Amino acid sequence: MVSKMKKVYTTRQVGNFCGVDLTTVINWVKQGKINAYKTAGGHRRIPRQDLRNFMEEYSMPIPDEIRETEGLKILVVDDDPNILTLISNAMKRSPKDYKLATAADGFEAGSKLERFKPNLVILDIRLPGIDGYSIIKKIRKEDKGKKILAITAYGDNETKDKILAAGADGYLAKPFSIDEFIGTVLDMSKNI
Amino acid sequence: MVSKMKKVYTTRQVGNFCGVDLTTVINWVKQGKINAYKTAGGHRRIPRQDLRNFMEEYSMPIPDEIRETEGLKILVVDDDPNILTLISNAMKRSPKDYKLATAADGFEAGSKLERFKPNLVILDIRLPGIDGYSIIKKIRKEDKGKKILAITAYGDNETKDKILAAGADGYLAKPFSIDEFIGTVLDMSKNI
DNA sequence: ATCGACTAGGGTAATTTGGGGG
DNA sequence: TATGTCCAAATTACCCTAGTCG
Repeated sequence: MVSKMKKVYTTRQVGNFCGVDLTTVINWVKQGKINAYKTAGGHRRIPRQDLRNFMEEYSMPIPDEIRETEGLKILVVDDDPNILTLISNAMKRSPKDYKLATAADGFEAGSKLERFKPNLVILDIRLPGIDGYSIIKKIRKEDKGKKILAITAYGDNETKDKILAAGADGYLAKPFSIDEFIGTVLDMSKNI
Repeated sequence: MVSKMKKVYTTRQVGNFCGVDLTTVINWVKQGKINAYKTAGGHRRIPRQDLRNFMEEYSMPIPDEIRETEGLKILVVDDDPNILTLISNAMKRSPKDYKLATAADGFEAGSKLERFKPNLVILDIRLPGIDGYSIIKKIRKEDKGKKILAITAYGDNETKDKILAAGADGYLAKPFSIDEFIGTVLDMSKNI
């Protein structure tokens, strides 16, 4: 079933969402703060994803209409089958409806990120042959709305700082309990 | 072969792509801003290439569906900048029209494979942290139409066999000449 | 019979510019 | 003062509707 939801918005609609006048939205566009394109007649159009990125960046409350309402979609990037089963078992106990996909290496991670379009990415920061930090940065650069939860075997402060600096929304240090995990996931996905 | 047919769009479809009403699209056509032809019954049809030109001219975001070209699209997966420049220089001497994208690690490879949708993938079989054979297998499993050219530093028979067994359409052992490279690429892309 | 593109027109809304108040 | 935002006015791009036709 194809959603009939509107994909692009006019300046006035964006103004209403943000609580400002439409001319102010035009200024934001001119200053490059929010991405937009123009119709052949010169009217501005703001794609929903760009609006979302903008509102996310400026910490505005995001109305349901703007948010993709396809529900929680989790992509787990890890090559440890124990972690994968642990997570899928844990999520069965979660009260939220969700969809789950997994990726065992960098190639799959990049591929499924595009195909599955998750809104929560859980990734092991130290996968063999993968630079987890750079993946976080790349995801964050593309999409400010995606939540990123990093899993690390090392709970030291330096690692934590690097994770957050790269753009992750949170982290879990191994080993962690199922309750901890569910709590963190629910917390991160509460706006999804 | 799953090659896409040349496609044309109706005014409503173009309107959806551009975020405007179909009557506005009709106005654009009347003003000559976008090229279209009419059916015998007077209905407007906009060929994909014309739509593309129009959207490019007005800096509109172009959806994948319209961006897809029928020409040669090459994705080079390698982290060695020398190889990358060598390949892009070599392709400049190629008689064929083509588009080129590069990926330096597994994550980018997976991501660009989905976004760029190449019909020829050239990949270094021994990238650090990447199992080239498994990538070949995954590409082949998803899409039997894509051509895969493996590049290897080891020209021994065992390596060659493994490459072909994984599903690649050919290989080149380093070092290779530009002429060799062009010849191989042209041979592989002759049906594209 | 249904679906979708067409025309024509009046109504709505986005544009630019300039100016005022916080 | 400098800045970001709002407001007003004129212009025009765009939307919507009804009825026709493919």
